[in-house]
Amino acid sequence: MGGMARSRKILSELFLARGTAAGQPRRPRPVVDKPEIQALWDVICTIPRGQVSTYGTVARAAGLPGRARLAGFALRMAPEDMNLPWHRVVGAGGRIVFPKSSREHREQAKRLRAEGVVVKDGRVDPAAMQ
DNA sequence: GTTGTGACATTAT
DNA sequence: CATAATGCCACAA
Repeated sequence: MGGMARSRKILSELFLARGTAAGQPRRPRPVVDKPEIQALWDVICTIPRGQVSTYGTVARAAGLPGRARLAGFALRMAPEDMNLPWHRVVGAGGRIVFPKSSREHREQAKRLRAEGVVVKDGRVDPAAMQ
């Protein structure tokens, strides 16, 4: 099973049961049902090991040009169990967006280095960014 | 309804 | 290099 199909399967297991039951009051649609979020997650799934992409690039690849913030939102909303390669998404110019001393920043740098990406001073080597 | 915030980007200064 | 202005828009309050 490919990454995309796997993510969809996991998502359906996690969220489909959460949908509005018949006769129940309307509630906001889970983000997983929103095609934009799905598209973003799918794109992120395809970023290969040892490579990074940016929020803006991910958004464009998902057919959502100019919506980098939504890529960040999609990552924030992604369930842990989905195991998205979140660390492969960085800000414009290869900058790790988390505050320098934050746990997330250290974790992202650690994960990237673990797959061979050079990270120096909160920036990934441009060579890793297509 | 409005406002503020945010895992952002781009362009201009 | 930095900072500001602008676009973007989902969400919470």
